[in-house]
Amino acid sequence: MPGHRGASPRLAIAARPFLSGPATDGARRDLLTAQERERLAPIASLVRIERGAILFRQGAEATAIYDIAGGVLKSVTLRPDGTRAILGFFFPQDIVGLAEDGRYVSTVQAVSSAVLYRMPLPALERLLRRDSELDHQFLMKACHELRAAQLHVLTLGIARADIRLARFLDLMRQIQAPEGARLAFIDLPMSRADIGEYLGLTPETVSRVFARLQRAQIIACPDPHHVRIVDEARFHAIAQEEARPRVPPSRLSAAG
Amino acid sequence: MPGHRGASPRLAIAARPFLSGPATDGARRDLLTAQERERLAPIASLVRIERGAILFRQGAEATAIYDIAGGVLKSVTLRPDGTRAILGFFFPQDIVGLAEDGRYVSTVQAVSSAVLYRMPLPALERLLRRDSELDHQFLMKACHELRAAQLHVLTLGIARADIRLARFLDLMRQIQAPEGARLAFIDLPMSRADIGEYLGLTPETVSRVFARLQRAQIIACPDPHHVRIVDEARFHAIAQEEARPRVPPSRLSAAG
DNA sequence: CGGTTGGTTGAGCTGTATCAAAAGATGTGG
DNA sequence: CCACATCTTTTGATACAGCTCAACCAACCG
Repeated sequence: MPGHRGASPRLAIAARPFLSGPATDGARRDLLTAQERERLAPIASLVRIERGAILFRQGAEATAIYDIAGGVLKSVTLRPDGTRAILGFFFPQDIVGLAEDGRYVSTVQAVSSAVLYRMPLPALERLLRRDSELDHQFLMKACHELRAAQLHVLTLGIARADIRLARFLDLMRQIQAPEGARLAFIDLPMSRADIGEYLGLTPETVSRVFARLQRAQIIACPDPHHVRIVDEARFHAIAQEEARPRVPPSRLSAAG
Repeated sequence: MPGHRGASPRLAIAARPFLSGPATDGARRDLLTAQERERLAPIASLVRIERGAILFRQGAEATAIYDIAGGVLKSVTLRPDGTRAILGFFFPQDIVGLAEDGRYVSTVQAVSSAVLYRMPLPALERLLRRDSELDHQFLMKACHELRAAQLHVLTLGIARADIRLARFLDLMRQIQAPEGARLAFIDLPMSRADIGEYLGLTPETVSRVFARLQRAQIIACPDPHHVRIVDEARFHAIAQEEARPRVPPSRLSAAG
């Protein structure tokens, strides 16, 4: 998912948690270096949107791409039946505005009030045509989202709610941690309903799992938007679920 | 994912997915034209693998990309807990071998015996450097997979097994249909277990849902690998779940 | 302040996983 | 071509996890 920054030498789109600010650490992990941002500055204008506001809608003509300066956004898509699913969350230094056939592929909405740099498409295209390095960075972004969506699939493929939630928390932690550090504190700017829509669970279940993990002394939640990992070992065990033996190991053989 | 290293397919160097998405319309999948295949022919060699054989493993150094001439393959990935998930199925004219940091991102295994064109990476890269049109096609492939993964997420975000399965069948149908045509017959070369691993269900549940849909006269399964859509309207209603009409587990009276 | 939104908690229901086993396919060597 | 061994699919019984419906609480806001 877009927010995920597992850190990659070449790909890593945005390694900027909303905690610290410097763009210097792990320069190669950033989608855009400070220098690259400078090159974009001339065509960018600052926009601010309020919590809950929609930046653009799925299917609308793509007119601009946005670089998040501050705040958190979410990518929402409507299912045929009208229910919604959240495809991912975006944090500062992420770029949103993925389009296909000139139309945005999903709706992007502000989870918290946010500030973004707006880069109109025509100008951006002109710029990228002359700056292949920048161009390459934007391509990397798309590839990163592919990988993120695949990881999302892996999480949703597991039925158990506690595993899904633990993985989600782990993901949020990685996004917020600079350089793969293991922070114990996690910010959750989004609502329980948002988490549920991301994980394919109801808000009630999300809430219950939070309560369960808290009772088990695995995490602590001073308030709904802050989590502390208390028992790292057990937390990790759930997220990775080494638990019960399911599939007999040797199965990846066969002819050939 | 922990320790996940993002990266980039070294192919596709020149395009800008953010700006001009795939020029594909509607259901058209990104394929190579006959002409493009001709240009690839000089560096391609034919390979055949047996059912169940592994083409390459996740994490292994990427040495080639494959264009499927015949047969069906699946993309499998291991979860931290050892269980497997299927990310997708590949059919003739699909291209497999997506790499990241020079390593394959998932294991690809033959669902049925298959024949492929093997294109060694070094040669392919040389070729793409000179042929920007081909290069573009390969980029489209990556974008296509991103979109497919997002659709997969949408399906997995719904709990109900019958909806998941109906959507899967619909997907298979679209893949097998030449031009967005609505075929009533669907081939399912993969096993119930494969379907389950793709949908996040157990094989038993997959089987039960097949049985249920069959009893309800919505589909017909002459054998486990062939499905016919009998009641298109109700089938579609389930796949899109416009309403809440669930198919009762058993006892379906009223034919039609 | 009451109204609203988001979060938590409870009771009951339903559907899926699980365990178990039989029936059907598939492939092999005799 | 058959018989056997293996794998796949199906079916059954049961337990349990998550959904639904609903009430309640806390924080926020006009």
